[in-house]
Amino acid sequence: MATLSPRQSPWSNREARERERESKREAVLATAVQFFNQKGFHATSLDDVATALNVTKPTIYHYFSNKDEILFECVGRGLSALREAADAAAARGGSGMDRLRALMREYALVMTQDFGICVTRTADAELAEESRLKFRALKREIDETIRGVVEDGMRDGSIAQGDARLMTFTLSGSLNWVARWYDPKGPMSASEIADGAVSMLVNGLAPRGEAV
Amino acid sequence: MATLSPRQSPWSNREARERERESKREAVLATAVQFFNQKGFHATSLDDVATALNVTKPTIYHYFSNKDEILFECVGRGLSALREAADAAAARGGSGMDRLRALMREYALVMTQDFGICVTRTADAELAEESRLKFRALKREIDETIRGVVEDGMRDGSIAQGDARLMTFTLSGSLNWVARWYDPKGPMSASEIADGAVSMLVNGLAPRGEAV
DNA sequence: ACTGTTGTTTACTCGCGGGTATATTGCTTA
DNA sequence: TAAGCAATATACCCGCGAGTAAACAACAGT
Repeated sequence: MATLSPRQSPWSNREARERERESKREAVLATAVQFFNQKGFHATSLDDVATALNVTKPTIYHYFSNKDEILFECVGRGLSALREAADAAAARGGSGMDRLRALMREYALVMTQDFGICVTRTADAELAEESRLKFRALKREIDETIRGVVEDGMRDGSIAQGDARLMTFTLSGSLNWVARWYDPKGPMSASEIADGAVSMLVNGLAPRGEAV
Repeated sequence: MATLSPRQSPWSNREARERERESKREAVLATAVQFFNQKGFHATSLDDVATALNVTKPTIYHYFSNKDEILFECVGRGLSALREAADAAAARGGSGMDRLRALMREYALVMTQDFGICVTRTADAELAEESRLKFRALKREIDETIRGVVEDGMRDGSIAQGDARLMTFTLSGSLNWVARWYDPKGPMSASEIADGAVSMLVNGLAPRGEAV
């Protein structure tokens, strides 16, 4: 029989503190990823990030053990978003092409967001050995999911025959590249870009109706 | 009347020295670009480059005034190659689509070479202010050439109607991405990759013969 | 042979930035 | 009210790497 907590609260103070800690951690990541995307990882100092958050560097080290961990959590969040997009699309119904379309659209949308952009901007040489291996493995998994959908589409006839590996690289190149040129203040919304890129990749540059 | 040079040579020693100097400069760039592509610009020290060339750092400073200049000359060489590919294709005969096909193929091939790879791998934040502006301007010029060909093709009916800007970004994304995954020891030759990527971009993922 | 120039070295400076040791404040819990 | 922990700060350390000063070697031209 525990003594009653002084404050009437559905959560203990301990849980509240943990949530607080978690939200501060997120704030560090959110700030850091913007610096990384804008100035690059190496050109960003933790003093930059700390200053932007109105704290000092040791505070950041209270939440993260080193700079590499911060970068890895940033790309990790981006990869999770991509992974969810890929898995959700792969698992839904419809032809291979239907699923690939959905996948590409969601993928492109992630590429307009900070953590998604970070995935593409981060060269794996920037990560420490251990993180680098994980990073590569996660990217490969996503690629394999995409390739699987492409292969399904080739089997059911909804996608043109060809080298699935090359096709996957080619389409993911277009989508990843969105992270390099998308500008929230530009003329196209993220959604327009996603739809436009998907339709170009699906239909090709050649006008439909002509054999090529 | 100049006294005769001691050695019978079609070139003066002076010219020979200048050629020598030029070839050493190239050797520095060739070595540096490989480090940059493999480890990233910031992670590469000039000591790395010097050691690989069996010289010491000050020797490099005898040929270049700083690290930024080296990077800029590397991307400059890549951009020149891309520019030549784009200009040659834009100037030749044939429909917009014919020219775009040729352009994309050459562009992809450059992306399998060290200096081309460096263009894609280099985030412009890594360059110093002045070089960065030139870098951006050069990239934009190439983009505009490509977009011009795309627009020609839309006008003459050989390329499907659409947003030329978005199309250009989408196709150049695929081609730039080659620099990220191409492996000389991989299963496909540069030429096969170029042809394959072009044909996928031209024909689209959807099988031809079906309206979409 | 003498002088200047080119190429290269050894040995250095110096600042930046990742990371830490330690103190301080304040809240929590007994 | 004492003990302990969480959160933050101040004040450091230290290594790495860009860039330099100065000497030296080799050679060219006179």
